[in-house]
Amino acid sequence: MILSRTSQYAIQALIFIATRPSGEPVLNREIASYLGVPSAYLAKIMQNLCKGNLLYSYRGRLGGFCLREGAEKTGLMQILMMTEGPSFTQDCVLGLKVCSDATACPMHAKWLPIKQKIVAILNDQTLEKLARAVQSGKYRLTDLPSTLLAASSRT
Amino acid sequence: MILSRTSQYAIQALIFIATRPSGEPVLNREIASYLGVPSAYLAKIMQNLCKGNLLYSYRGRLGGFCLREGAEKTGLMQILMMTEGPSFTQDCVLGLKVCSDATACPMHAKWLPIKQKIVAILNDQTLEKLARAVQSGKYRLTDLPSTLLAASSRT
DNA sequence: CCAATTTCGGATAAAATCCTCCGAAACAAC
DNA sequence: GTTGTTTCGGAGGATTTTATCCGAAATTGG
Repeated sequence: MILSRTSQYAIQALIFIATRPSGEPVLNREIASYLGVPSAYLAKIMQNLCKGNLLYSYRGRLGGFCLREGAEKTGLMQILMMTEGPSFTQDCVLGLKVCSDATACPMHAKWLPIKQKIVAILNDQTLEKLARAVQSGKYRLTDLPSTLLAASSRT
Repeated sequence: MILSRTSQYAIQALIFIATRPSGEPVLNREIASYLGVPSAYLAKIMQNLCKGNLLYSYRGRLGGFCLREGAEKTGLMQILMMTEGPSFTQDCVLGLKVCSDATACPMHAKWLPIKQKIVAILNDQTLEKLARAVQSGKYRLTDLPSTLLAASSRT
C-alpha cells in the first residue's frame, strides 16, 4: 500500500540486526534466509544502507554487517529517505507536480494531516523500539512457516 | 507515496467528468489533454472504470464517457479498489503475508489506526465533493502551466 | 603465500508498471 | 450506404522495479 519491496526488506533487515548483540557482524546470507528474502537483492540494499552511514560492513572471514554506533535510535522515516527518496513525503497524492497550501489539489487539505501523522509515527518508531517489540515475542519479523500458516487459518 | 499513476489518472479523470454537466458525454481526448496525461493510456483506464460500473461509455459521433446515475456519491476508496485491488488496504506495511491482530509485525499496532484513518478519509471524499472543491476555484485538478509555475517559484 | 569467506561493483535478466499503436466495432450525420 | 468519429480489444514497446550472476577486492586463518 505504501512501501516498496526494497524499503520493506531494508526495514526488516535493520530490525533483525538490531535484535542481535550489537557489534557482532551479521552475515547477509543469514539475514536473507531468516527473513526469507532474495539474498543477492538484499545485498544491494545493505550496500546502500552502508552508504547512508547506517551500517558498518566488514569483508572476509568474520565479516558481515552491524549497526553504526547510535543507529538503534534511527527512525523508520530516516531509513525511508534512503530507500524511497525525499519524494516519499513531498509528492502530491493525486500526482500534481506542485501541490502546496498556496495552490493545491482537491485532496490536499484532507490529506495533509494524515501525511503528517504518518511521518510522525515513522519518525517515532526507531530500530531499537521495533527490535524490542520483536524480542518480546509479541510481534514477528517474518512470515509464519506455511504449515503453521495453514493451521492458524483453520482456527 | 501511496497511489500508482493509474490510480491518480483514474481519480483525476473521474473528478473532471464530475465537474461537467451530468449526462453529457466527455471525450477521452478532452480529458487527457485537460489533465495532461497520455490519452491512449487513459483510454485503457476509462475502459476499466466502465467495467467497474462507474461510467457509461458511448461510441461514435456523440460518444464519450459520463458518470452512471449516483456515481457522484462514489468515494475514492471504491475507485482505488478497482485500480489498486483489495490488497491496497489489506497488505502489511512491512510486507508480511499474514499480519493481523492475532499475529502481527512490529509496526502493526501503530499502523492500524493510521490505515483506518486513511480508509475513512478516502471513503468520505466523494467525486461530488471533490468536483465542487475544484469548481469553487480553490483547488486545482491539473498542473499549473510551466510559465506560471516559474513565476510562482520566483515570488 | 595460499585458501576460504565475505562484501563490492558492474552487468544482466525477469517482472511489473506505464504507455503506444492499430484494426475492428459502434454510432451519428449526411 | 458512406463517411467521419469514438470507444473497444489485443498486441506490443519502454521504463522502472525487482532479482540474479560473476569476477574482483578485502579479510582471516593456516
